[in-house]
Amino acid sequence: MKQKEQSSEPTRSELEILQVLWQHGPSTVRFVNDTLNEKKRTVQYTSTLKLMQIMVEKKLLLRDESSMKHIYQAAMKEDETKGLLLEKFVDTLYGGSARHLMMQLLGNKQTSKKELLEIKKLLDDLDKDPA
Amino acid sequence: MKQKEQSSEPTRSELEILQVLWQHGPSTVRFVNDTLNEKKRTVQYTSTLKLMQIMVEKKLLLRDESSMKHIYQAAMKEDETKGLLLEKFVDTLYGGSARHLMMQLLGNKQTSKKELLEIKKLLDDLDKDPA
DNA sequence: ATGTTCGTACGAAAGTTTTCCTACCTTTAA
DNA sequence: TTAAAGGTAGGAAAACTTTCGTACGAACAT
Repeated sequence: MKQKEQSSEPTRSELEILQVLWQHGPSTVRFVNDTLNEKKRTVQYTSTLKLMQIMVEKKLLLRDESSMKHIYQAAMKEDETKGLLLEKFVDTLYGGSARHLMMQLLGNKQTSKKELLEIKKLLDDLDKDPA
Repeated sequence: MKQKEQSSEPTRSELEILQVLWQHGPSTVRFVNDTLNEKKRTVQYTSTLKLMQIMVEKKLLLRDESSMKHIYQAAMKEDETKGLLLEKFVDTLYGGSARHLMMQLLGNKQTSKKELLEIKKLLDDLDKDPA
């Protein structure tokens, strides 16, 4: 069954494109494709084009067709999208518990002690200023 | 191009199976399938079987074939696998910064204040006891 | 002993995601 | 004015994931 009219979750490749657009703002396919080839992996121009066209259909991107070179931009804000993805991630892997995710992070060698201290400071600040 | 001989990342469905095995220990296909149908969604027995067979090929599961009813278990520990997935997630979405992920969590309405306090406590404990 | 139940193996199909080929149009430089 | 460069559109194929039908053997109850 096909999904319709819904702004669904971006796939892995779609996320790569979104990251470029979030970082650089509204861009042409050419620019996005060049950036991907620089920073990520080789991919044909028409592949990126096709994907971005699909993303417009999915309402993940907005397209300005007023000039010949169409200008694309992300339909949702970066934080909004990432927040949704994070929420789903926490639900799937940690039963929705941010604390459990945190504990995993603590046990992760990749998470430096310095970073953990910064996080703690962040939480302290939050305490003083109950938003 | 096919991947070979690598213990690759579990897919979404594979992860569901892993969760059952982590939670209940070594199990038969029948048990895993029943559990999925109870807790998740309807799926045919042979679908689960096929998936678990594939997971053995991918080295995601170990299989004891000594009895007629094969017994399957996760090849990697829960924390290990989830840690890898989390690391990749942080890399992909937050440029590898756990702090950025944390900030996202703070802005997330779904993360309760109570839970944030627990996290803070966790970090305090870590401070006192530098592992 | 025999039919029913329960197990594995395997191929194929369906769904999704990703890639790229081809066609064709517009702009630009010679 | 024509060839080259660069753009869009769209179909098809490839890769990956998921689902299930069919075949067939073993265990079990009658």
